[in-house]
Amino acid sequence: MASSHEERRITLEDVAREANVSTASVSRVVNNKGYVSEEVRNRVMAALVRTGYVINRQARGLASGKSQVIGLVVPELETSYFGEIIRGIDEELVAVGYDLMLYTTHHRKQRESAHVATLTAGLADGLLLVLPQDPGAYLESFRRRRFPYVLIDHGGIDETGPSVGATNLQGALDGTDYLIQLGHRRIGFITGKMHMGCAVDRLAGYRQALEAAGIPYDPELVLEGDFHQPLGYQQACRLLSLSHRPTAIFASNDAMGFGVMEAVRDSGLRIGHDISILGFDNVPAASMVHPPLTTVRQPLTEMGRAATRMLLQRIAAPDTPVERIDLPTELVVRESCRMIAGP
Amino acid sequence: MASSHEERRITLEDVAREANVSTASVSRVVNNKGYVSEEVRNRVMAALVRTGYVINRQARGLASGKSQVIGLVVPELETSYFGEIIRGIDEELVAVGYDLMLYTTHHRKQRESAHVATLTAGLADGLLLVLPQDPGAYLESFRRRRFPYVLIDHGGIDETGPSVGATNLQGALDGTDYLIQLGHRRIGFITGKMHMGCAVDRLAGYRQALEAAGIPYDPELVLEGDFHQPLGYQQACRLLSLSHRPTAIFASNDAMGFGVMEAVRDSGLRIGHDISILGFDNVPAASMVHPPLTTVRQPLTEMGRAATRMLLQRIAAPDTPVERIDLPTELVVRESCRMIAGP
DNA sequence: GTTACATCTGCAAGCGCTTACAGAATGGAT
DNA sequence: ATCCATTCTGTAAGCGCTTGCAGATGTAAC
Repeated sequence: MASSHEERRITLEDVAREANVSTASVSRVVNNKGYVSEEVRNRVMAALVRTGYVINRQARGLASGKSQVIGLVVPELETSYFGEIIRGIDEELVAVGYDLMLYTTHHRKQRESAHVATLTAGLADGLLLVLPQDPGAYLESFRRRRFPYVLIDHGGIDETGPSVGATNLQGALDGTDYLIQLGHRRIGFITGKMHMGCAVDRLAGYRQALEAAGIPYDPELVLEGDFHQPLGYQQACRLLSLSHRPTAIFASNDAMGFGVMEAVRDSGLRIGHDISILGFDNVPAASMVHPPLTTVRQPLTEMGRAATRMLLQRIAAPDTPVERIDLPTELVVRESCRMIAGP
Repeated sequence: MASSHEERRITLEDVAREANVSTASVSRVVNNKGYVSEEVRNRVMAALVRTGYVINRQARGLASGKSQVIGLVVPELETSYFGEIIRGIDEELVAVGYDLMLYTTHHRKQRESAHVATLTAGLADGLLLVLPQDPGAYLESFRRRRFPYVLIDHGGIDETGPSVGATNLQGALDGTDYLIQLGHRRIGFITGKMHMGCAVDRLAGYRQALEAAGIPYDPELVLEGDFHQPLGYQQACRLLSLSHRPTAIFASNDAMGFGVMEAVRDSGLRIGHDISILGFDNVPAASMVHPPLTTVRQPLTEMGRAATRMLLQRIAAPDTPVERIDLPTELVVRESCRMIAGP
């Protein structure tokens, strides 16, 4: 037995009737656009309050062609990496009254494309793509339809679209350089997933720093990782078992850095004293582990903010010239790296 | 100069024309409901593919009164706590083709209410509220309008609505009991924000365990925290400086537990050996710190999943009897707690 | 008193879809 | 041959909003 008081939705028409004006006028008041006399405005305002009207965004979206929603496509949410980016996005969006539609692809390309399709078909006014996996599939279509989008941490995948990233190469260069300053000459390096631009850039930074310091590149010291802790642990074990083992290990992200710490500890060596460890990202946990992990900070929240501002700008004016921003990384010195012990 | 090839959206009508049928038939094929002959179905399918039609969700939502969107309101995204819950939600939602609208309140009640208002006015078919701050403001209205919702980690705030939580009391009881088994009698306790139900429950669990073991409750050992690391650190310092200091400290969540670890280390004591430390939540970082933190796991992903299933059920049948589920917590023994050292 | 212009208001036509409803066609059962 | 049930298809009326347009009014300039 349904309750007798099934409340009907309050529509613009109800408000119009209540205020004794047309729906057009109510709409003008609600959106604060177009000519409305002081008198009518007051009557409508009162009616709005009295009826408790709440706009139906779907209807407005359909009628106006603008949804005030932006879509966000991320590969996952497990790491705080994404949480921090989203925080930046959210901060900007709230300020302008946009809403956020969240899609997680779990690294499956097909889902990425499917999500992108519905989103761009009227659901969202613009798209933010974090770490896109398969952008080729739709970027061309965006451009053709002039659909606003911005890539975050694109990693050089799309060379022509608007994007926000970090100075991964410079960050890795700075980090490696720091280790060199501390006297290290044999520096192990664990890469990220090499199909991702940021992983490639970080490796490049490492190599450039070595080269600049005149240290020969030793392929034995560079192992491929996947940005996850377990593989960081394994690869660190391999590095530690080298006959001429490294005195420092640079992990391409913090998660793998934690794996390295574990491996070093398991092998009976002291972190910092015997082996220096450097991470990348500066996730919150980096300051919680012991010893606190020295790392290269990536300004994730700022990246989210910058990308959102860029997107909003492009929604307002789709012909804004394409911008590509790389925000600066920053070395965060903690306690996992030390001057190399005497020879 | 706008490009000359501004592509127009493909609508149902375009497909209908292409397939030489009415829009009604196309709609029936697209939604796979109602009678359609094999022949028409094939023609439409072909036209669908040929035109590259993508449905406009706004229009469908407006026409059908169902948006296939569920709204998620969370206080923040900084901690992985929320990421894990969202993961569970996402898993369930993908399976049924629903989309997720994400709202972050940043702990501001007013924003919570505002978001809730738009969401329930046609934008979403149902709402998931995580750690709601001010549910009184709208729960009554939901019930009146029979709008589907489910609370996650409600903490006893809404005693009558559908909800999913964890056995916080039992978890804290188990944790405390474990410490008692290890021989600890003076157990410090740092609470969460006491206006939150889960914080209250955890404290209650602590007290019950003491009582059951016949250990008198010492208010000196119980300090109020806020679920964040810095205050965890401070309160731990206070506990450590007590004339008769505790041999174990139970922090109401892992973040504060990390603060406690820091404080213990700073005071020159050894974690585990001199002071046992117990956390709550089992966030990923708990296994990364050193020594790995013993903690009470909260099944966050499962909670997200359970809540979503419950919500979908209520959307399908709003009169489903109200369910209230508390998923079991589980003690995760690592290395931060040890048998008490000899007297 | 015209004219020109800005201000105001309502009418009504959509936006792209769903879904009664009605009518047509088909196939038994009688 | 008649009837009914079932399957199929199209017509058209919305869903709740925005917005172009036209008409009405007010005001300043001539």
